[in-house]
Amino acid sequence: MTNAKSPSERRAHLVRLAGDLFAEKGFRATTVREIADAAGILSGSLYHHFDSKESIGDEILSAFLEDVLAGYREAIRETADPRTAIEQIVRSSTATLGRHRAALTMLQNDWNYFSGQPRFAYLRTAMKEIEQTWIDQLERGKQTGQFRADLDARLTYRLLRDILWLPTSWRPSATWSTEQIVDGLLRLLFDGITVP
Amino acid sequence: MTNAKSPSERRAHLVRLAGDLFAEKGFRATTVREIADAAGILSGSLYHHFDSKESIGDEILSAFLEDVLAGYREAIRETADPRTAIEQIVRSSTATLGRHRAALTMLQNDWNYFSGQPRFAYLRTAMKEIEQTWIDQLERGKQTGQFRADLDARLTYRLLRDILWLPTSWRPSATWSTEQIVDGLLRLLFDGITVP
Amino acid sequence: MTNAKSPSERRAHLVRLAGDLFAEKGFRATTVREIADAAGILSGSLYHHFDSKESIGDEILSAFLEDVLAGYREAIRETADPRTAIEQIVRSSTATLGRHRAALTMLQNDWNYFSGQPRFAYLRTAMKEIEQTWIDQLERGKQTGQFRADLDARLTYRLLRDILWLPTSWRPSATWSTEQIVDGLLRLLFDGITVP
Amino acid sequence: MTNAKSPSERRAHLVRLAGDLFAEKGFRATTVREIADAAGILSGSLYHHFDSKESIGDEILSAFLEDVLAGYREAIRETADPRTAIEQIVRSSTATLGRHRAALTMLQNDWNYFSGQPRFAYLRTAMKEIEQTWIDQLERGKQTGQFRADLDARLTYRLLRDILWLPTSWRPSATWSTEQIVDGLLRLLFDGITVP
DNA sequence: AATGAATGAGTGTTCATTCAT
DNA sequence: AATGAATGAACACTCATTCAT
Repeated sequence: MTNAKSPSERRAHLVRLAGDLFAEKGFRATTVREIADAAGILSGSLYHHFDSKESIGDEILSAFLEDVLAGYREAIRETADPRTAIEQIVRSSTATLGRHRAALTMLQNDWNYFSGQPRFAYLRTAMKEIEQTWIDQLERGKQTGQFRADLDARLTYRLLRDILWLPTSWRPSATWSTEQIVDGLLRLLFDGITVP
Repeated sequence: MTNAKSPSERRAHLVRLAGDLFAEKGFRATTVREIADAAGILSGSLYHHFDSKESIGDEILSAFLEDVLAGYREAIRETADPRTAIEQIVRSSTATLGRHRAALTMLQNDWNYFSGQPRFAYLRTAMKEIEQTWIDQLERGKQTGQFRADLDARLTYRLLRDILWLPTSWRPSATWSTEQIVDGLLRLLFDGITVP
Repeated sequence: MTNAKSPSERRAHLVRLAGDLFAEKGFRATTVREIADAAGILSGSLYHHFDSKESIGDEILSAFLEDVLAGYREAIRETADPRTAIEQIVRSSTATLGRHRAALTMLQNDWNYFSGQPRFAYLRTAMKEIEQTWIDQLERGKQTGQFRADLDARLTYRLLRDILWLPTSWRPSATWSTEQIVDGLLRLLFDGITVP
Repeated sequence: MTNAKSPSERRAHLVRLAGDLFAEKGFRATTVREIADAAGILSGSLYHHFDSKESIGDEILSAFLEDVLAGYREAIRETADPRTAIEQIVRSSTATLGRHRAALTMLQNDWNYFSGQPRFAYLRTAMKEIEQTWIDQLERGKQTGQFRADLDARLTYRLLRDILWLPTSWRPSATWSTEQIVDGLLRLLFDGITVP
């Protein structure tokens, strides 16, 4: 009668519903009642599947960061050329971010909230690895003579990172395809806007 | 011991205190009790000076945007050269953003919240003017041959804007002076990271 | 010990409790905490059943007016004789008002508050229908020669209406039965106090 | 420079302003801030003239009841004829009520609030005297054969009293003059609406 | 006679969470 | 797996009142 799904499928479905709402209005601004409404159940019933709202957030966020880091690690493992590595990082980020739109907006809207809690300590850890990867590649590029010698790697990273995390940018639209966005970004990053 | 201040000074002081808290933890995440605590008064007493929490936010946000727009308008009024105009915009933004750190984090954390309310309609208006200014200058630069002809002005703006609005970047630190940050950014913007 | 009731019974019970308090001290003067106390729960728990204090008032008031208007409509549908119609209106009002004591005091104490809100616009609408019904019957009685020709229908209605809405009068007491009250009122209305 | 008024004039002016607001929105629903605003001063400054909001209400209410009772006493002192006495009571009430519109609405909206407080005990006392006066005259009229013998004096009073206290009725309008209202009421009271 | 700042108790409301059924 | 009812702490806000200046 009811199309019986496996328990974990039901659970995954709820996480996805919650993620959509988190993406739309932020983690804190989304109430468990809204999540439950979207699922067609009562708010209390959610606690049969999760022991807290934060545990839903945890699930979304940790899956996202594992995915991101996997992309970064693969990018630097596959190639010795820093320019190619950075290009690969950017391209892998595009794909990853497209898959985890909810996680991204959650981090942007409520970074302070999450990063302050012990439970989400892995957020800071992951961000450090991401930063270090960028700095490493930028420094190596300076040594190979591919990147400008006067580049401050850390400063450049800070200036660049957020461009990568703009959720709107990463949603292919009627105006720009994903490819166009990535190419535009890489062109900007490597060559700037000035005619040489 | 009580240093008598002018009537409006007290009010301005409270706005500053509130702004610091908003910057630190977001507008919504900051309670009026926390603001009152910071001022050493009771929460209800705040309403002697403001008629709502939102009106404090309004004061901070509108002051910020007026300041930003003034900088943009002056930048394009003073010069006909698009490259110089953009450089001027970036430099004025640096100064403005340094003066309005609270407003910036408020917008980043709670953009959805504010932009959805009629009271804050001016936020969207201002953002449109900012976007248009960037696109205008980028297009003009393409026509003068200063910028690459294949530049998608709108896409480039979207990619660039947020780099300008990173509050962390704009706080001069022990590591980087404001000058260094601006120069690094302009270098990146105009020339990219690659050795020509 | 807990007598299991149907879901909506609980809700109806709360409405009744709230109505008693509203009748006793007025709608505005009654706090949601008092209602909750009367129900033996916490104030916040009321919001599981209602989405606002006003929605409780709405429920009470609209039920009352529907009942009143039903009585009026039936009275004028059943009879063509204006004197009988008015007598029927008075008798039906007696019954209705006895069933809705809370609504009546709410309207008397907080008419200004309610009638000013769009949500309660139906209050004014209903009052207009009530007034029109009275005026119609009084005018018809003048034409049939049953009522004095010099009667100002509108003025008479205004003078009469509130006599019908006195909650104290409509509570049968040790002193007077409901029948006595209605008869007294009708006698007064039709014949005055003077010996003919 | 400033047109200096006597202290008591200023005070009386404030009482009048407050009374207007009380009449418009009820005693409890009117805030001291609103009174102060109407007077062009700050709310705290009112406490230079009155020691509480209730003391303003007290002033208005006690003046009203003294006036009402004076009218009643004079009416029964001047004449031995109960019908004339009642007519005189009604006529004097009209005048009095016109002069104390604020007091009347205050009593109607917030009777429960006032009558429950020891400070306003005189309200109940005065109402008792009013009731007794009506009953006395009605009984005497029955004995003289002027009023119907089957009249329940107490019930009739209850049914009549509120008709006298309708503030809207007592404000002469474009539609009805004060005279018309009084005459209409007396006609209704003595003769009813039926053609003899 | 008035200001400007503050108090403190209270208001309606929200929301993550719990739990017996 | 879900319901329906409730909790309890917090929230933004109100308002009569006080008081030093």
